[in-house]
Amino acid sequence: MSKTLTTRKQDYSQWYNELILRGGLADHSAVRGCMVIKPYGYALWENMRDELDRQFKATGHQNAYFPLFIPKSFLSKEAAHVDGFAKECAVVTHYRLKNDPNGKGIIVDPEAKLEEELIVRPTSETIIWSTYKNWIQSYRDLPLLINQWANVVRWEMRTRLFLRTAEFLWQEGHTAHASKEEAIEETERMLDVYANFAEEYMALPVIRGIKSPNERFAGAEETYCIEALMQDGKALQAGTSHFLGQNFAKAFDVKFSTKDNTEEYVWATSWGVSTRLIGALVMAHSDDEGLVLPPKIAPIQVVFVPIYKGPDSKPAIDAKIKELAKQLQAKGVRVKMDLDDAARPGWKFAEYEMQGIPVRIALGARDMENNQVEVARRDTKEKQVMSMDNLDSHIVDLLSAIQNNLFDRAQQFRTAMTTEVTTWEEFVDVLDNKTGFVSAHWDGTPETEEKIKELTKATIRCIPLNNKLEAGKCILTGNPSTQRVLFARAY
RNA sequence: CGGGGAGUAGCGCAGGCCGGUAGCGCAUCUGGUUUGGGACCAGGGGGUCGCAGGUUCGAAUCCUGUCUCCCCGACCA
Repeated sequence: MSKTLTTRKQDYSQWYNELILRGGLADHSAVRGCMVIKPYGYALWENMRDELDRQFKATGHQNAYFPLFIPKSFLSKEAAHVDGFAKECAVVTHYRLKNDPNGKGIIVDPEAKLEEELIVRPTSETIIWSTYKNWIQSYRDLPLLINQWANVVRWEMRTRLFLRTAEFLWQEGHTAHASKEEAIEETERMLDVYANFAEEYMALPVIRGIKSPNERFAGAEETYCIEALMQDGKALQAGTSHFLGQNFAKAFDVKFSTKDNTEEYVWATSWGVSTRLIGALVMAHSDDEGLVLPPKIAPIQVVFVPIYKGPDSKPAIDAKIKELAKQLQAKGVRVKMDLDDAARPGWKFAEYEMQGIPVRIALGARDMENNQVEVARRDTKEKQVMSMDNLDSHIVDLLSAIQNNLFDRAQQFRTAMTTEVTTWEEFVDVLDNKTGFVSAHWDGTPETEEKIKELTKATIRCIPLNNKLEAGKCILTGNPSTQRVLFARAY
């Protein structure tokens, strides 16, 4: 194996793939399009999951669990929904295997055919709303605020680790409300939770916006999203929150009695983020030496690397490292000590850089004499010598500085990579050469968006929330427009 | 699903056209010397050549099928 990664400049896709594998986040599996999330990658996901879960509960949601399988008939109850997902569903048709009568292993027992085929959930709106029908009778049962952590399956043609896999982990919130206003408020609230999580914990600046009709979730009235920009100038949808109107309530006949005893359909939302966030994280911050993880969600925040000199130096150095590590752990810092004397320091340095551990602390005989350590930060690769006195609080401050720096760096990049254009020539030129977000006027029709996509492969990523209204002419048709929207090529 | 490339030791690859004892580097194991940016010396272990068929006295090599990965398109979070 080569010592270095393919660089971003050489081949961005390959860089990404190598990084996931060599950073120890995931492996390919024996099943096409599916991945094995390795312990280090899963620890990262757990940190993200735990914080999101905390925020969901803080906003009044409860966790529940609904089945993996959905009766085929449920999926077709909402017309737009089935249209959106039909092409990528895994279907269970039988429930038993048997020995091949010809003696060649095992076969599906043709006599064990299901009466009604089951769909492996690509998302759970239908199974959940068929259940909500039984849970909701009165306005007193509302709002109903449920989330589930689950796996889903979408049979994608082309897959990439974390960014698009056939099976992925996610959470899906499904809420029911008495009024349209309340449902929209919920949709926006959860978008805010996502945006704050992305920015504060993942150090990933995001644009909050709404999707154009073309990009809307199948079955939604309105799809809100957070959009992030990757280092190669492509956009990535990092989370979505949908106002579902009364579409699913009508499809599954979920009505409630109001205070004045009238009967009305329930208003719905759904919202989700997935393990795709890990892909976003990797592509937003990492460099040609490996992963760069934001301290707040990094599985390991600080790694100690001893530098032994002579056979007798180990006990004293190890003892000092354990002492310093204990102080850090007391402040809530996640610490690893690599006291293996078989591997050399240089090898460890490179390895922990590959894994994106935010801070590395090296400690050798020289440091012991001077009561100091060498502290290296992953984000800037700067090294500084620090006193062992009060090291814990200095490291806590440093972790916070790294977190902020990652966010600022990503935000500056995004600002620099967001371009306003007025002519079609500029539009195409920016997409081809500069890349990034392109802010341009659009006449608001799905036909124009479709045409632009055909011509340039760029899509409308979103119409930013609180967008400035400004009269202009559509980039393609020249028709009048009231506001700019964000275009980009996207993952 | 279409077009292109690939699958040989844990990893990276050579061999294949022209069938005849399966190789190299890294990693690993043992012993020793080492340790401030991917250590060195010596010795050792590890493979049904992706899988399944076929041709042949004999297949990593030729033929057919199949699975997986990568790149490019169509689809998508």
